[in-house]
Amino acid sequence: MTVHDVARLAGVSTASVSRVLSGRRTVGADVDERVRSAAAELGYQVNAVGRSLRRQSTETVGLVIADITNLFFPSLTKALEDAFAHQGLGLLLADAANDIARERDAVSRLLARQVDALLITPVSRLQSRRTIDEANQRTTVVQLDRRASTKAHYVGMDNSQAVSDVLAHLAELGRTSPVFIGSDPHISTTWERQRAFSRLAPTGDRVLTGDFSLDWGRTATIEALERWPDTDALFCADDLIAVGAVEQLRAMGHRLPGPVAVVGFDDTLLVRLHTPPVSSVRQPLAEMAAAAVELAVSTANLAVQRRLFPGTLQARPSTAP
Amino acid sequence: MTVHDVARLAGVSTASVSRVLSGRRTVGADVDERVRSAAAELGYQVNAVGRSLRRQSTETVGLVIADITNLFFPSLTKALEDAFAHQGLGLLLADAANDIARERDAVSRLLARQVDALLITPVSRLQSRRTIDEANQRTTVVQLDRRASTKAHYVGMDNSQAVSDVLAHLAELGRTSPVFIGSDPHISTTWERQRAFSRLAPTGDRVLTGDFSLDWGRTATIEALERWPDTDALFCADDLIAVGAVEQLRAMGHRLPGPVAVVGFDDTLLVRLHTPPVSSVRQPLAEMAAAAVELAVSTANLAVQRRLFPGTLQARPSTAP
DNA sequence: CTCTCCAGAGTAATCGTTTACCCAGATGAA
DNA sequence: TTCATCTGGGTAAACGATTACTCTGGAGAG
Repeated sequence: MTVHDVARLAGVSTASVSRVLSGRRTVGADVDERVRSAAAELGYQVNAVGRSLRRQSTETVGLVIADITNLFFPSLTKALEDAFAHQGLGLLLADAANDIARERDAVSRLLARQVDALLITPVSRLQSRRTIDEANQRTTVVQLDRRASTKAHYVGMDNSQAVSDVLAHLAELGRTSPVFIGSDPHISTTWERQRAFSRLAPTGDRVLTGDFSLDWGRTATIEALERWPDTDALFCADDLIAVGAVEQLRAMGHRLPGPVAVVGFDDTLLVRLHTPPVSSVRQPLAEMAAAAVELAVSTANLAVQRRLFPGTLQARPSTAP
Repeated sequence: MTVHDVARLAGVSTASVSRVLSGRRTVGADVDERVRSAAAELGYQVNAVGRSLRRQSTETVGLVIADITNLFFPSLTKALEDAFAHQGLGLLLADAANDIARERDAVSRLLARQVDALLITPVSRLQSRRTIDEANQRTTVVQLDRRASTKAHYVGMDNSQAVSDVLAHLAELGRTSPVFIGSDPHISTTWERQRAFSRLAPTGDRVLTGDFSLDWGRTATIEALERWPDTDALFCADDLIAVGAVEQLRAMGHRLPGPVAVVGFDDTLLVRLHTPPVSSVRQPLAEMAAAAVELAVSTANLAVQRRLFPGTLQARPSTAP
């Protein structure tokens, strides 16, 4: 079932069929009608592979997710899928499983498929740079949420502002001795939040870093309270750690809301459904996805863009007075 | 950068280049070497679009997820991505957002892209059938987790066995008056679980159905305890409802573990991290993904397969004595 | 009335790869 | 020696759609 079949049935040339069906040039009303009804009769649907080859564009973007089991990324993926599908663009998904080598591999496979743009949440702030820069010479690359290269576009949250907002919120509640519990500092977001914390918090040197796990949230909580007994807030780099912190506090007999507040990042289902609900900074995913679309479809010779969106703290009982 | 460039540099024909690089026919050691080094020198990578057109195969499968915000599906997606990437197959993702029309649309877009197979978790047990049957005439379709058509392959969990196991577990603990809290009965899994419950449970007629939400879990819990005061277990069709039920029980002053047990399905992060942790039936995702791969790459003239895998109850405090 | 311009339509080249087909030379059997 | 067979390699035709280029006839300008 090809343009030739439609052309034959409609009694016109394949050129006319293509013109009608892609709407890229006007044709006479008569031909238009004949082609449309022939196509409908045959149930013809354009073959995207043939079109891609000729047009040199696949209308598909690649998405390399650092770790799809991290609850935040499915939300991001959904926002992206929404936004891109809206533009008729398909999303080719790959998971890097937190591994530099797999990330490199995924990027290479997606490039071979001639994706029109590549979206990526880099696994490592430092080690992903090379992969990204190389890909960026072949197509438009947009870094999302996390960043590793200054040579490719970036769309993310203004972590500095978000950290500042959270600290202000804590201060309003009289909490002025927070401890930062980071996860893996190779992750650019964690790193940025930590740097902002160090710069802006009254207790900027109280920083612990570990990994992305509930257990680390627990361990770090114990350590924080031991080392700094006057701690009145645990400022966590992400929700999983925040939940671990809350659990640990409760295990240690603390009440929530109570003397020690807890706040996380990403506003995943985890903290919203937790008992007690945990405060968290929400990223404006829909706006970020829209920006990603815009950059992805932009022509290659656009100057490197850095689009930062404000995060909003969702205050919940875990930080209540 | 095409086969022609490589051919020119290596001083051979494009046919030889193709043969060396795709390894589909043996060539002389001399030509092999020359082609490989030319390709390496130019950093040549095969163009998958050209290859797909000629080979009439994209090495890509489409995945239509009913609702990507449902926490279970990212886990499933990850398992699939893993399994397919392992075979060199790409995953083109689409979200139906619980909407029949969007599902139909997504399927059609994926077919236009000539995916080699289509994986789908049907939105509705009844209304998705047509979409699936139509797609099934154009390519291999594999229904995953949920099912809507008997004419296409299906890979999922044996809900009947799982329900039976859970009831046995409850009975061992002396709980013989469970109530089933279902979500939307248009979802095939919910429906199957409910039917199995009705058939197997001593209180098989105690069934409530609502929708996929935390609030429904809460409301249903209230209703269940009012209508059947001797209820000693809430058998929930999925984790979100189970968490809602637990929350409601606690709000009503029940302890957990305590007189009323709660169990869910899918073993998502939600129940594992909940306080108290909630029992849930785990689906063997990796095995299911492997089966999906097998069916997806199978030739079209294979008889319709129905592969059921056993679920395993992860017993946690919510069902403890 | 002639010339220019334009719209509408068709022909055929093109995108990059694979592979059917062909040819030359070598090998082995009879 | 002769003939079938096999191996290694090239030429060119696909795959399906788009589009540069060409052609024709008619409208409008001078």
